[in-house]
Amino acid sequence: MGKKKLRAMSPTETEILRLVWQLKEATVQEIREQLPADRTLAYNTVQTLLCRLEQKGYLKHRDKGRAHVFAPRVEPEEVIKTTVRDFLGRLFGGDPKPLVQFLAEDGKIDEEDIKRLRQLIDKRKKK
Amino acid sequence: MGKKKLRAMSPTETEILRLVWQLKEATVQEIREQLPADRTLAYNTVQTLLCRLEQKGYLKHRDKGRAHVFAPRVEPEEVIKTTVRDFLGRLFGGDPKPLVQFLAEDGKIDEEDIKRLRQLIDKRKKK
DNA sequence: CTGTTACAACGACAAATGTAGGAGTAAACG
DNA sequence: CGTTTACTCCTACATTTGTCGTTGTAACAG
Repeated sequence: MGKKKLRAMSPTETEILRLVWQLKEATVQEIREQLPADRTLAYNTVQTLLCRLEQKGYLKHRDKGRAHVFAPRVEPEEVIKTTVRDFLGRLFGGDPKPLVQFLAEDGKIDEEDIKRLRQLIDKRKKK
Repeated sequence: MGKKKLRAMSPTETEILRLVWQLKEATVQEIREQLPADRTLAYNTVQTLLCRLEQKGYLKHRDKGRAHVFAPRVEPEEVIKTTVRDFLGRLFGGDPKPLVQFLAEDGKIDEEDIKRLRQLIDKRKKK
């Protein structure tokens, strides 16, 4: 399987890639529209970002009429794994506990989440 | 209280700041020694990073003999909060659930953690 | 057909980032 | 003392990043 070595993404590129995942596939315009209200980027800026993402291997595109339709070339899971690990390494020396704890303290995790977590873990143990 | 607007840190700077927190205070050398084995940076490189962190307001330093001793000027919690939020925003559009789920699936969270989480949450609710 | 739109292609550019060399200097060694 | 050490300070520099402007062109409105 593809153990392809992808060049690292910049923060803004990450932001854009996420939107492409969300839309499955998208043109420059569509990405622009999908940007959060407090985040404006010129058409050209988005275009540049998408191109760079393609050069780095995260996206591919096909033509549809005069427009380019960009689509992911990598699974979110794949990218998320390395990105999160990287993040964990930098900010917490690789130990996830402080992160989880922070999420809980910050009210980002609720009972629901915990229930689902327990299930996940149980399932993992069974296997 | 200090709602000081700190300039953003680069990834490598984050890495270094974490080490300073860990050591409470440290000289360039001490930071270098604290670097993971697979991560070598020249003395000067570490120095530059520490200086930039100081310029950005994350560190201060005092002199001890001929050496500079750097120390944090910000609480980890403070920085972690904004950094995690930022990260969450970029990679998950701000929704922490996928992150938690990933951590669980990736085996980063175990029963212990869940127990502690539940306690945390219960406590939060009581308040 | 002609002016107006939408896009892509290409180029540009300042700032941030990662990484380090070299000069200068005070302290420690012999 | 003269030399080696151990640091700091200043400088540098190739890349990457964030952000666009300009130009050319195909499609569409009239």
